[in-house]
Amino acid sequence: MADQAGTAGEQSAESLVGPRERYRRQVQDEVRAHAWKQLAEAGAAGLSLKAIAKQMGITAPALYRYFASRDDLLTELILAAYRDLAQVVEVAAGAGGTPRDRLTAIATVIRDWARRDPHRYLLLYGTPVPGYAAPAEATELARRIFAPVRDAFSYGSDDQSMHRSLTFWTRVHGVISLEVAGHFTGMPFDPAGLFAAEVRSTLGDLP
Amino acid sequence: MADQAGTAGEQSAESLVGPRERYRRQVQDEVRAHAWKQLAEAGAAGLSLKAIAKQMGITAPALYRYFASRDDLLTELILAAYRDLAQVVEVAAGAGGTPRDRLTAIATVIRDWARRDPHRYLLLYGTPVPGYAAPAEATELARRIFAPVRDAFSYGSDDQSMHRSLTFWTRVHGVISLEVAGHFTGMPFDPAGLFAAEVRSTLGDLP
DNA sequence: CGCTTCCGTTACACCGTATAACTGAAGTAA
DNA sequence: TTACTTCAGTTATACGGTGTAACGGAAGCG
Repeated sequence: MADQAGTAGEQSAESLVGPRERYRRQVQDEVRAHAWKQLAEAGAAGLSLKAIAKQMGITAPALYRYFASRDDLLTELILAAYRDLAQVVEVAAGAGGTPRDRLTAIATVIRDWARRDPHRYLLLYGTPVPGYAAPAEATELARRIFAPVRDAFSYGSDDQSMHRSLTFWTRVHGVISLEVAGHFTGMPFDPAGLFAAEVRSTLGDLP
Repeated sequence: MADQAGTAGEQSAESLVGPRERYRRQVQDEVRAHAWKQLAEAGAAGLSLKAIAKQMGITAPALYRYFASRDDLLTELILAAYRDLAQVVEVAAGAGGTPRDRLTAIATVIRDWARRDPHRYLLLYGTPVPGYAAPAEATELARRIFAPVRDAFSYGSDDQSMHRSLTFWTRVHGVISLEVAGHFTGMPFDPAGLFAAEVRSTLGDLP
């Protein structure tokens, strides 16, 4: 029993935690690091507990002391990705300026974030994994990422803000997803220019 | 030797082909049918030769008489999907009318095609499969699907036709991909309306 | 110092791709 | 009809993946 935290109530801080729990977190972090590497290189399908174990010099069943299942680990990574993107978007939106400035900043950081690790973006907004069901927290985080966009479009008394926000979102995603999925490779044009033009045209008459 | 076709030169027609080849094609078609079913239900990751063999009442190694590998079968399905979409788009574009009419028709049939079998759409334009490399014919077919869009935008002497075509494409894909990937589920709005509005606004001043 | 916790091991079951070698039935030609 | 050839489908096997069960031992803890 008492799988989580030994004597003290579970503290997120590193202090006040025994050596056992400390070691445990260290191993978990190492697993996550290897997992991200695999994810970046081969996508969600390439995530293999056995391969991670091999890289860590232990056997595969040992990993089940740290993660209930492969799906469990994948869920953690997905949530971490959502949280990271949410933070990035919120920072961009929080920089202030006109709605136009904020939305341009949001679009820019999302594209940069996606290009930095294409598989991570596709993990969130690409083809859903076969039998995987997103936890409630995922949709909540997706909403949180979307919120700054809605806010920026909610200037004045505009009943169209939801519609304009969704349009902004689908257009941004349209360019980014095709770009990171490699569907533009070999075509003689600049995705960055297309993206910038698309953002500009979508913002239109925005102040 | 002479793996393909027995005595006569390989004819695509069913006649003039021996009973062996006839049976062979029949089995291949049955495999493809089961494969499509699996693909529609669980996506590319759910495609299993072993499962198909089981459903057909034979053992898995027997299938290797008909397809060199799982990837080989998957490639066939992808190319078939491209061909099907190309045909659908060409029919829509060939119905004539103004460029506006044609592009509206193209957008509509693509969305319908995607919604009819979401995994098939994502197979072409979603997250690329791990180690899979698209054959040359795939990119050629992708170009063929895109061509009618370019044609419709190439009225008058418009140097922006390529840019407008790409914008059309990314916007159509933006809405469709999020829709078929289920990222709109639970949100209180109508994807069809968003799509129609997006197409309308993208066509803008088109004649 | 002794007890308990828990990490990592091996062994195993199951699913998946893929190859090798064998069997036998069907087609083919003398 | 008979003899030969082709080829579908089988079993056995290797390999990689997830996941469970049972065991050993080292570390933490009172």
